[in-house]
Amino acid sequence: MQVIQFKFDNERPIYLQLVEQLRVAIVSGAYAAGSRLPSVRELAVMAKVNPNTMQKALTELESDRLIFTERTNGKFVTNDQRLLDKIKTELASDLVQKYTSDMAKIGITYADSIKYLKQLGGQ
Amino acid sequence: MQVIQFKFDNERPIYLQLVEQLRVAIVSGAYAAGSRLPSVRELAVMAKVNPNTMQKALTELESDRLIFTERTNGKFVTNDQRLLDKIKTELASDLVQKYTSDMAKIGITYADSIKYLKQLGGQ
Amino acid sequence: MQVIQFKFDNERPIYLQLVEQLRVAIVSGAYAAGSRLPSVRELAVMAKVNPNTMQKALTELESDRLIFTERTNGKFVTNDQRLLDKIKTELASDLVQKYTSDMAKIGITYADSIKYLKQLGGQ
Amino acid sequence: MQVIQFKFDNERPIYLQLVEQLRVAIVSGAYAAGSRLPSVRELAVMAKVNPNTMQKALTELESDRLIFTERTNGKFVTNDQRLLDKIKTELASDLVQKYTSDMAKIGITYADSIKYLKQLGGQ
DNA sequence: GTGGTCTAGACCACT
DNA sequence: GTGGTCTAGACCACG
Repeated sequence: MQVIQFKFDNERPIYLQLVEQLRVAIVSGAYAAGSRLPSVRELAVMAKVNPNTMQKALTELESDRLIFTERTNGKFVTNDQRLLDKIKTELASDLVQKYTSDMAKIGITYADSIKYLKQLGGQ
Repeated sequence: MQVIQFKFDNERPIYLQLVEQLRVAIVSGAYAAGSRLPSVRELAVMAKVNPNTMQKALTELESDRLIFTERTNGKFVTNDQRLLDKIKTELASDLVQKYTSDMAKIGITYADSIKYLKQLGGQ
Repeated sequence: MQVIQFKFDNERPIYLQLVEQLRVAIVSGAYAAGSRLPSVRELAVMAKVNPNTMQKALTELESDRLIFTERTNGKFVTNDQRLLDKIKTELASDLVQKYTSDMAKIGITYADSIKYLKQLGGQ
Repeated sequence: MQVIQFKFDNERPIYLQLVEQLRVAIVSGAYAAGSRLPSVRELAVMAKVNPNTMQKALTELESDRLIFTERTNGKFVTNDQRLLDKIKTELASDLVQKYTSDMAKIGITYADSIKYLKQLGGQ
């Protein structure tokens, strides 16, 4: 069973942070396409949250079709690779936005933010 | 007087978060090189923190030479453009680290993180 | 032997629900006019109810003349086609009432409920 | 405050039945477009369910955009008349399906189900 | 064992 | 007062 380290801040609802972190785990392949997730109760223990809170997060992911449920059997990561790629691109887009936005805040243009990435990232 | 929006989370000491946000304000030019900062009390009001907390943050910035104090006259942003550039580069480096690290978490390589930046940032 | 799927809710007496579902089976021709019904015990097994409960339902149908008993031989569906048609019309009337009533609940007039039936039913 | 009579069976989750009945109330205009709904707590009292259960139902309706929330002010029916019409047509379609399906069960064709509606509905 | 539902009760931020 | 979140604990169906 793939164990994940969950971390939370007190700013936003825990269940939303669970959604985000689970989404990353799925998109990154830590929970592979088609594989069975740990049970709701196990995930709740890992994250040190109430099972209901974890359930709420998983319901969100299911409404996005990222996971699906087999009754009495467990929850599984989708097999829809196109969906996984789509979500991955969305997450990447969010990170790019955050990066360019934060760079802009310290007065670095988009063009320069590319230069910095090429220079500093090579360390 | 240049007004800044301060925001905090409850995870880390407030004064450290003040240091970070003031550093960004200085490096970005919101508080220009050589200009006079608002008074400690004014800054404390802006940030809705105790003046002592703001004082501690400013002391921290002063020990980095980012600001200096003129007795009875106030605190000023450094005129040392090389220092400002150095700090700016450090901050940029942190953001690059964060960006590549987050991209890696969702399974995107350094090389691809450059491609994404070029593609998505151009939107 | 014609097998029927019985389904119950816990709101109303089981025997009444049996009556309804058997009446439908007869009127629809699933149990044809003049044909022999499965034995009470067989019907009870199908419906997963106590034979006494099934017996009570059949007595009800018999008082409506929809079925009749041949001593030692079993129970048979009536041959009275006019009666079958009458019951069928009654059931149809109930369904019409339910349909128009439900449509009214969502704010659709009788006239419009006809239009909807013509439009949507043609799908 | 518009009071609604809620009724439940034990077959399906209460929150889903709440969703259905609230949807009908909205589409029918019992809760008019743009109007404020009773508070979650009031609705919970009306339906004799736990506030959390009502909250869950309302969350479903909100994800369908049928209602929206104004923080600290309450929940409101959407103003999107096109959406309301769309949902209304969906509900009508379901009722048509149910009607024709039930009529078919008692051996009445689609064409005859129209005749019955015209004859019997005129009562 | 699995997921799903429901209740009771608490606490929060916001106005 | 409003909606929203979270926990604890219980019970259910399913296999």
